[in-house]
Amino acid sequence: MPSDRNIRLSDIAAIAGVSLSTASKALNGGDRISEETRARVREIAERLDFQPNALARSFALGRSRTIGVLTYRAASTFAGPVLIGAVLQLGELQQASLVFDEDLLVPREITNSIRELQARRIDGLLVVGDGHERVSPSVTHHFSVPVTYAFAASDHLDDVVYLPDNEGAGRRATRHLIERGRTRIAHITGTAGSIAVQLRERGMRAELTAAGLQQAGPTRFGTWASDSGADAMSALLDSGAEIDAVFCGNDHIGLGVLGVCQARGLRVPEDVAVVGVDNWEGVVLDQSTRRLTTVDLELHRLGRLAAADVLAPDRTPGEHLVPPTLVLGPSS
Amino acid sequence: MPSDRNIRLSDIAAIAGVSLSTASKALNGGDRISEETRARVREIAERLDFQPNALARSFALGRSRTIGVLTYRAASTFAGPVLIGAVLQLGELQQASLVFDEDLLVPREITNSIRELQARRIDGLLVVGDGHERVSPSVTHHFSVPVTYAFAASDHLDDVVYLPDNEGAGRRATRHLIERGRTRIAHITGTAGSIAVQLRERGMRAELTAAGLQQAGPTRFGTWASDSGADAMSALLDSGAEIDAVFCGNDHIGLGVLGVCQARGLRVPEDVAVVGVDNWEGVVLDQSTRRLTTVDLELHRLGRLAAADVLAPDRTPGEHLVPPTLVLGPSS
DNA sequence: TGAGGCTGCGAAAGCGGTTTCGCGCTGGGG
DNA sequence: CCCCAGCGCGAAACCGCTTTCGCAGCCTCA
Repeated sequence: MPSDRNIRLSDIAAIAGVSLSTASKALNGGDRISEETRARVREIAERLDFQPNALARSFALGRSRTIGVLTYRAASTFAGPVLIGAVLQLGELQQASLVFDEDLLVPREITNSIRELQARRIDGLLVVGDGHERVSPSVTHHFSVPVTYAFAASDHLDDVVYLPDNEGAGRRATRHLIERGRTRIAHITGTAGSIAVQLRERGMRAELTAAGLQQAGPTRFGTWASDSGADAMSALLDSGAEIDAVFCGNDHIGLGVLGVCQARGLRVPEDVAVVGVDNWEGVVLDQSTRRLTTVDLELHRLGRLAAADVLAPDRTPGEHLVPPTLVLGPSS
Repeated sequence: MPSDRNIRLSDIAAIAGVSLSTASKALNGGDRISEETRARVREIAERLDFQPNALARSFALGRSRTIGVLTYRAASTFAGPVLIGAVLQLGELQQASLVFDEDLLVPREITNSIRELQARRIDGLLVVGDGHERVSPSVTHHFSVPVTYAFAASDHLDDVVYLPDNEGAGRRATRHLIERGRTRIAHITGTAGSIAVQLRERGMRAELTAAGLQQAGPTRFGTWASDSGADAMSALLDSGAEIDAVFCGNDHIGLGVLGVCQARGLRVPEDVAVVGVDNWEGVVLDQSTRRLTTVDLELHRLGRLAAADVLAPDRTPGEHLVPPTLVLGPSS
């Protein structure tokens, strides 16, 4: 049962025998008030479980304690975790989220969503992309509040952007394999056009070069499915390439590669070590059944960081890369 | 660039040469106003792109246009989609979401989250569970606004609850196999204690009974991982059971079963048809690489329905089961 | 012709806080 | 002893919209 009627600040003031303004200052830590009075008011507020009406407060202060969230295909596999991380972080910061899912890639006028966000006097805006396409045109200039982009760059260089560190993922995986003593590392990945693929490849090459190694055979592109990974692995082995490790574009490919190894009697990780990307097993399985070492892009964390950034006092323009983490499994 | 200063209703009123109250009535469709005046005011508001200050409006009306969302492990695999569906639906209904992730399973006092939700004068509350545990104790009585439970029952029978129809999922899968002419259908699933498992099993049995069939062999329990499914399938075949179809507790198990079929030279779906649950491939893959027929529990939709329910004028207490959908794949 | 009802509009009181600013009181220094 | 600075407090304005209710004017009908 919620309390009969909500307690107002005026009730507290009356009981404490002070004015409204004094009571307000007492609770909000204003100056020009004695410690005794402050303590007395606070004690009474505490005792009555006083909760100031957030609506009145927002109205008076002109701050809504609401962050607008503009998403693009938020229900998709990768954008989903970013959005979840964001709304959870916003909740922890006592901010409501006003989420609108839109097509962020078309040139647009001021949409109804943007108008609604403005009318609601949001305190900041978080734009969550789909991880692939650049948000264009940037929506920043429609707002006078901080705007942060998560999981997608915008077409405006001064925007604050949070992205997974795909190059770092390539480096991390490769470094791990090198540390495990591997010297003939192959690369099987997804669609060649993907920017993520290109960045991971660059990271892999950088790390190989730093170690004075050559990639084992050319990078094999395909789809992101395990069948594609299996096919590529079979072709790779059939070509007679000598390999002792494979860096895979994602975990599905990795599992496909694992299947081929098993079928051909190659021991994992003794003969061939395998590393994937996405930590897909971590999402769905308990750790005891993990089969793959993988690089986790930390999408939840990405969402949280970007959300916190919107409210941060010191924001720095440009791209912020979220470091991936290596998740060890039995495949390396 | 956001407009210099926001237009107020008083500006509109001044330009239209009417009072504030008249302008308000004109825009909000109040009665006691002539059509000419209404049209004139509206025309001016339109022309100036007037957006009433939502903060002031909320304050005056005492409605926040914010729905509280209490989640439990929102970042988990299954609760995530429910939460995403919910916040997207709320956005479409122009409602902000105030999300707090908490442990909903412990007996609790009024937590800070609940206090904050009350202070914010939320218009309704959505409780998102983890799909397994019953929310206990029910939080309904802490609020004077509508409370809806999604993806978890509460311990209070009058609460409004939205759940996936696990029994329906078992029935749907089984009916599909029967329609495909299968008569010796086995069941391989996850942990025996799970309520979802029990319900799906019940659905399967109901459909078998209705068709005058017997289940092929006893239900085999295990974990939710593909290895477990593969082991169970091997054991099943080794036991000499004659089967022409398998209903699998989830898609991982299904994929494990598929692997065994392939290894043993069983043709799918000619010799053995396989159906899973969760539509895991749909989440992560494009349809061209789908391998499994599956039953989708429609968790996004569950979240959307529950969210819409919070704001619905006519709410009916009790459990609402969200019908699953069959997603056809090459395995049946 | 006068009473009464109906229509269209506006003045004003709210919603519940925050914040400015003025005033009385006290104490210390000249 | 008087003056003034500074401290503590409260009156009142303000945030922008909604809603009640009274009033003026007009129409209708007896």
